[in-house]
Amino acid sequence: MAKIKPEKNNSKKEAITQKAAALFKTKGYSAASMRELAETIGVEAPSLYNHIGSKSELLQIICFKVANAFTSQLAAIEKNNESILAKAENIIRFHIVMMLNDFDEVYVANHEWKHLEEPYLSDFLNQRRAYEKRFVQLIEDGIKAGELKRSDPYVMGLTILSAVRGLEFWQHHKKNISAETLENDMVNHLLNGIAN
Amino acid sequence: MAKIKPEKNNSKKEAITQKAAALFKTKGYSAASMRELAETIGVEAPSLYNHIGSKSELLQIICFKVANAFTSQLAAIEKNNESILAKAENIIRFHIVMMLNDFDEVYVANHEWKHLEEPYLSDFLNQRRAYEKRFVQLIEDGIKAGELKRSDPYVMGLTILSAVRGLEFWQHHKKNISAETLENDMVNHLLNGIAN
DNA sequence: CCAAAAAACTAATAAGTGTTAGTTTTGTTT
DNA sequence: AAACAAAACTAACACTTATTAGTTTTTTGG
Repeated sequence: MAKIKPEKNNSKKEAITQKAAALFKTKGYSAASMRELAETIGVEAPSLYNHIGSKSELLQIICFKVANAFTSQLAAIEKNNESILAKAENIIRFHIVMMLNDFDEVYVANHEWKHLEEPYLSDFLNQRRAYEKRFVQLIEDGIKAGELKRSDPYVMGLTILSAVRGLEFWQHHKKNISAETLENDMVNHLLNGIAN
Repeated sequence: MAKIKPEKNNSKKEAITQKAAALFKTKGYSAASMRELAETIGVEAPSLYNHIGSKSELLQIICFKVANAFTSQLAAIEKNNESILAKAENIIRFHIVMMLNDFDEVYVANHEWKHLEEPYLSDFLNQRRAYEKRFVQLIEDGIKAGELKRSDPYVMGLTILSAVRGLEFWQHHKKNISAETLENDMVNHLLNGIAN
């Protein structure tokens, strides 16, 4: 019978997780059924349980894969010996790249995390809050160093994070605008504004 | 027995819709059950159907109430005889005000629209696309008029819309930062940047 | 205060949910 | 080719879902 193809992945679990991310993205976690997920893979629903523990485990894997990617990248950037402005730019660019390359997973982590079960839900939110805090701290340092304008650092930080998060709307318009233009123009907008 | 209170609203249907918005926001549309909604109102689930047509009708009402509010406000601003920079600022401020005043409904319209049934789904998306287009057009005009920097107008427009959309993250931090500070700092950031 | 309308209730239905048990098929190793 | 492990299958269970039908209670208006 039909067999789950590992494609470019090494394990079948990863293949399932990837399909799950795509399905959770389009239908939402709650509205996505295991039978539907199985069908996209070419298998009956119970067969999935030879490879995964539960539906919610799939969500956990997706959410924490994304969260860990952002957290570890932030740590790497923090260690660099660059100006704070350069660090902020690097972070923004990383968000953009992640959104373009791992869209399904990032989208699910951003939209469906609320369906995580405890204690994963709390862990996820703590990790995200910590990320925001470190990013805001970076901006605060930038203000003290005179690299950034004097304004509420929280507003600045969250505005930037919100803006890059909104890149999910771009999936449709991808063709019209190159990733490079998008990246450069957005970074420039968020750092230098648009008013003449 | 318990009675559905119209509270400040005139009709009971509006009271139900408002509670539904709050529930859909916290649990998500699919995961929110009619029994749960009924409980928050103090009534049995089937009783709701004396006032509403279906669960999905509630979602329609919420989504289009929000969409129409934004669309009509945009039309009003377009008619004004102001500079384009002032118009853009007004639009940003309106988004911020809507987010602070009608948080539940705006949140649901932004997050749960995908569960709309046809033809409402298509209608909603068309309306939103039209809104974006008109906003981007405004920015394009601003560039031609020399009021705004020369950059991709689509990137500028969507960056702004994404940033204000992200105000939903602020619900938690409301206490620490006044709405006025938030509004002014965000407008300033999006128009003038943050780099020194 | 009684009749009509509005809105609550209980009971039930048909469909769909994630998941388990038990069995058969497939793939691999000796 | 025989044996063993991996992974598919079918059947089923225990719940939950939105919604309808039919009935009783509550509210309204003359």
